[in-house]
Amino acid sequence: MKCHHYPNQNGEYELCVSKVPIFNHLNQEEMREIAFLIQSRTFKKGEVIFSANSSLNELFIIHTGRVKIYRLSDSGREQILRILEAKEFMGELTLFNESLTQNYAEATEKTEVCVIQKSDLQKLIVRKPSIALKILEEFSKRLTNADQLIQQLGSADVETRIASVLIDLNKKQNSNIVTLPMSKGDFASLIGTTQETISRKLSAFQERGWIKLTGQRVVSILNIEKLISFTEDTK
Amino acid sequence: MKCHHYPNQNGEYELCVSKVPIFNHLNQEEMREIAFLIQSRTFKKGEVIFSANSSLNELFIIHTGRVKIYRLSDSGREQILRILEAKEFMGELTLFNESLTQNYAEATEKTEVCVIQKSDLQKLIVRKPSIALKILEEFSKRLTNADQLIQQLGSADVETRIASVLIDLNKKQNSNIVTLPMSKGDFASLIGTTQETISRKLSAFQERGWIKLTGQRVVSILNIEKLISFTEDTK
DNA sequence: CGCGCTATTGAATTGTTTCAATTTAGGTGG
DNA sequence: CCACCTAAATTGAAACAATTCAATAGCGCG
Repeated sequence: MKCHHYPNQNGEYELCVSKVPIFNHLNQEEMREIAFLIQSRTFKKGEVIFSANSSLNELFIIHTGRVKIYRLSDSGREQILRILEAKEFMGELTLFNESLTQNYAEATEKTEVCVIQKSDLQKLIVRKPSIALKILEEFSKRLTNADQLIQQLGSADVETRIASVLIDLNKKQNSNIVTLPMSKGDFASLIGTTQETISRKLSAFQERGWIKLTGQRVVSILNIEKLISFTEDTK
Repeated sequence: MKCHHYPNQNGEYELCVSKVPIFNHLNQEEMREIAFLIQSRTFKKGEVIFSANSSLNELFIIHTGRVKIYRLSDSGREQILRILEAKEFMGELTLFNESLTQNYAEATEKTEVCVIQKSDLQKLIVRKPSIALKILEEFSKRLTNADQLIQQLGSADVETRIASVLIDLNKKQNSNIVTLPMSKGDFASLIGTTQETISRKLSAFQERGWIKLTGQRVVSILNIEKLISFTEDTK
């Protein structure tokens, strides 16, 4: 893990602050001030950023890269809760909840994060309540996503869950050639199934001519309508 | 649905405001002011408070009773996301998210709610940012609960999920005689299984001597340690 | 006290997992 | 830039957990 303080010599210090939604609505002066409270850290693919049972004293904001947030069950099974990308933050739950986190965070690719101390952020929020509103917005979005995942895990079969993810990615990436933001193994962990089942179901979609698999993470969507109507079928 | 405005003749108007976490930290004067913005409504068991695809213009705070928040899949299957009880609120997601809600809310018993207009609440938050912090706390708790449910649904078998709920209730109600806060059917919908399976698994626990079923919603926990170690088993 | 909703139980069926054996992809280093 | 090597993905077959549908039993509300 590399680590350095903002600001650095070439004025890069505003990178995080000026780009992330929770701060970028502030004025120049305010952002400059926050930049001094921020540290930068870099994690390699596979490095753990924080673990369960730790009391986090900092909020991490992703600058570049990707992080998976997951839990481990007693049996050792990993359940991914969400994948975070640039501009999103993590470590927030212990900000408003005293307790220890139960989550793990691991970089799934080279990832640069900006770190701000919990105590510094708390002081900032008091002075600039608009920051709290931005966090509320993000929480709101996450809760909606979590609710959707709960619905999928609780009441859709694996094939439907996979189709739903493809449809979401198709919409989000606005392209028929979709790149999975994670390995198939992580994909499996996210939707509560196994790598093997994912493989089988994707092959089945391919055989039906709805998709075409290219490489490990690329899926060409040939017939989005079929995929959609599949998720809507009463089964 | 009954409906009346606060304040009523016998000074009951502060009931909701003075008790719920999002307002009760304010001073008397402020609470009195808020009380004038609040309406009371009563729902019978089974009544729908709001439905998917509606743009909610209000926040509902539960005064008495219980509400299930759920989604319906295209196939008509109901997935409960959470059960709300006194002092909790609902309709919050459209406060910070423009879009339509995808959730349903239904009273599972006679329920009294306090209603505040979204626009009124937004004005209040600007004047009293501490309200936003209370909402953040609640969101944080909900996100943690949602994460836990995701983990359970995604990586634990049904028996383990049921045992976990019993353990949680035992802790929350602080008694070995636990009352389910919902019907077994709703219990099934919450943990993503069927009534029949719940029945079978509870019977199995009873046969092993870990619990004793009394009536429809009462479970005596005879051996909490066995239940706990069961959830921790590598299976 | 009776009716209706809620829960139970049985048996067949299905979807998914598991474990093991291969195959493939794609990053790394020469 | 190619060959290699490892991590990732695929495929098969057996085993299993949970669902479904249907029929019965029982609680508890009015």
